Amino acid sequence: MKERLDHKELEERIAKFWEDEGIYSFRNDGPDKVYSIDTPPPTISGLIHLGHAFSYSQADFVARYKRMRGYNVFYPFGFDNNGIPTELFVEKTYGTTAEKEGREKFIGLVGGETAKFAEMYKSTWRSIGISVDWSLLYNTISEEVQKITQLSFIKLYRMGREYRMLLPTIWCPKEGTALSQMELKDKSLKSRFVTISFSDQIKIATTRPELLPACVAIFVNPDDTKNSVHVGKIVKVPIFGHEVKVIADRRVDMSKGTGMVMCCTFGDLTDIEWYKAYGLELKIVMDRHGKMLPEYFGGRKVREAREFVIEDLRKRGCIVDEKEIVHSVNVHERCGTEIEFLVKKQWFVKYLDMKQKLIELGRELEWNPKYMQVRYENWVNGLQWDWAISRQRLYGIPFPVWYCKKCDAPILALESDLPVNPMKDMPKSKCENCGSSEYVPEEDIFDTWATSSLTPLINARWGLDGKYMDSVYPMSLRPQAHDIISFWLFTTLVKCYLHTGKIPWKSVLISGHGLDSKGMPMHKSAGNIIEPRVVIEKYGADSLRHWASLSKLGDDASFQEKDVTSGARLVNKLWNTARFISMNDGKPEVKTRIMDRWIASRATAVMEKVTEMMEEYNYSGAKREADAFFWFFCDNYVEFIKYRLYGGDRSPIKTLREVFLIIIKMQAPFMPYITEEVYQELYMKQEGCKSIHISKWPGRGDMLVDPDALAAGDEAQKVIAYIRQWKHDRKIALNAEISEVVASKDFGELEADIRGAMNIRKLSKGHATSKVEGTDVSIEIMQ
RNA sequence: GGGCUCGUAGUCCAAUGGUAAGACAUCGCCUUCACACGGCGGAGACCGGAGUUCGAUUCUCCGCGGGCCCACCA
Repeated sequence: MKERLDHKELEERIAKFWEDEGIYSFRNDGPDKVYSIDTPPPTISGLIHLGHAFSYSQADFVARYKRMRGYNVFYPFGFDNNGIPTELFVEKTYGTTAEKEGREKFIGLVGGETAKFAEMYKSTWRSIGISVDWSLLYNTISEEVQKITQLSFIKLYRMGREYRMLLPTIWCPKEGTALSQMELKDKSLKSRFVTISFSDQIKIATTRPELLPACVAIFVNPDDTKNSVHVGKIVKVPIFGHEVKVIADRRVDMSKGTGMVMCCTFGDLTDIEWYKAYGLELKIVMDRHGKMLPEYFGGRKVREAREFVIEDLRKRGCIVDEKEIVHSVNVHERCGTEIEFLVKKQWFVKYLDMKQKLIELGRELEWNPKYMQVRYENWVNGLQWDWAISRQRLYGIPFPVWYCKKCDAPILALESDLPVNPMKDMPKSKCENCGSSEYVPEEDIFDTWATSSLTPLINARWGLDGKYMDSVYPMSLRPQAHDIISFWLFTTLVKCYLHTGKIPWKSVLISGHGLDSKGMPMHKSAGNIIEPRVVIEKYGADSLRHWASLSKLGDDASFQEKDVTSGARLVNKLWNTARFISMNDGKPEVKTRIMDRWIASRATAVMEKVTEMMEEYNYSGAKREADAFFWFFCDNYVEFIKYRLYGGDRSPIKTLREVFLIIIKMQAPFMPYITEEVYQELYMKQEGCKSIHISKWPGRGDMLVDPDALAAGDEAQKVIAYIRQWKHDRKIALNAEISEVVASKDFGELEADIRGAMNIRKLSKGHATSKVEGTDVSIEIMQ
């Protein structure tokens, strides 16, 4: 074995071996002993950072452990290239927009970009040593996934779980496109705050006087003694003359303006809240490009209409106050345009009536860590609206639906035709409602969560050939981070339950985030991204995984280079121990001594503890135990038996090899490369297994438990530690010879071990006064 | 504002109803034939307050500070 380990060479060679040998291949031969994992598909947005390495490693610890426990592990991988981050990323890369390119062409661009990045992502995940079966790869914009998403829509509709309702959406009037909240930013803008007199007593301050024609109500705070007297009154809107009611609501800030506010459909998000809460009238005054409709202010643009209406109001004597203010408004981050709201019919999944059931389903899941369940329940309890699944965007999966031109009834695509694009394809049937064959296509696309919420079914190939449905669904595990319990976890539970009547997984594993060294999330904009590749090149993948293994499940962890360094040291130590064993190889003798049975018994105890922790998904506890035992083994047992080996006694070899095998098996889920290398060097032939990762996890009965040896060995170890300290206090080299030690007891067989370990010429029983702490033994040392 | 969570040596963190393990850094000793990417040893810590208890770092409450999610921000 080489003196120095070259982790780059090692990782390339071993990763290739795993792939060539299909070590992580899933065998689709029935549900027996299957462990299936609903891997999170990373978003394709051009970024891979240590946060990914952190959470994916944690799921991989579980996958590798289960594989060694004899499970047929179903561990797929997916790419999420269906969402807005991908869209924005591709738009930026090509300097274009989905609007400009059109849906078909843009999906083509995404496809090319995904293929490019998929290779990069794949190579990163491979080098981290994530043991997925790459033949189970999916991506969320693929034809197959489009088909599944559309099928889900059609089935839910037929179940009566979906409906359409008018809802405002955030809109960029400049680009004429719907926006997500992700695309908004705050901007401080100067604005004119004008106070308009509706009547003698009703004065309202607003920055949006042009929305006067869309005014549908006036709000005051019920605690506002001055203004609340007007509650219930009917007021005429200036210029337009329509009548609106004064309503009390706590969302009104009494200190702003006059304490009275007009609600228009729609000027801001509060207007939407009120509109929904009080079932107000809908008055649309603006088109999709931010122009007033022709009947209002002659179809002027918003800003011009504002000037126009202020002038008009002034002439009528309705302006009672006017001042410049600076306030924060939402703008489109790409072009800086102030957003508007556009009202459109949207699709909803109805689930508010299922709250109680959803709580119960959540309780059927095994939550790790347990407290994460509370977050889920709080979310479900706080739900106020059904789930809006349509988005007015171009890029994404289209709805498989057209509408009857005459009666607006939906015309669904045939399941056998999926996936369809209603903008290109034509419906096969006439309107079920009125028999008309004229139709208009749905232009909206699905919200990304409408697709992500199907990953267990996508993995099982539901709606396709369904070939994994029996063997992998419900899945054993959903690993994911805590920030999307309310999105991914919740929506998956909803949809999969509706489709299958079962919860989609047995357990969930909620990980934290890998943060930078200061505890900040890694973001491109923060400039604190560290790529896994960089760390792997410097320290190796095992070392990076070591860092990920140290933090408790669910906890965020800041990236500490020292933890990676200590991982590298551990790898080095494992390698050198293996070298030591290979140097002292040869035919082992069957006979053992107390010291051997001592370390073997200790190893068994540690093994049992580690196994128990792994079963509870407490990988960090398991890793700490395994690490601690390995260092203990090196510093004590290996040091204690050297005198025997050097003296030509081969009796420790058997134990040395057996215990070290346990050690590398406990480390295998965490440090797959070094353990594989050592296994192949030392144990492959003996065990008749080509990879440690499919070898058997040691169990009760494989190893010795000898309580007498355990007690005697512990005592000897403490005596040796005492003598070490004694030598140390006198600044004597640890291997320096001691002429005599007198002890209060006869160590029997262990006498030779103590003498050997500490280089003592004579060890005898006699009167001694220095007590060795933690034992009943007293000793006297004579230099 | 609400929910959850965290707050331990210079730094990062572990466990625990009876004052606390480890890693990095630091200091001292040891160049012993697997490993100086090593060994041995030293110094160094439980956010503040109240309560429960014989006893709290550990349990409860309050406060302060950090994180995540939600709500709010005419």
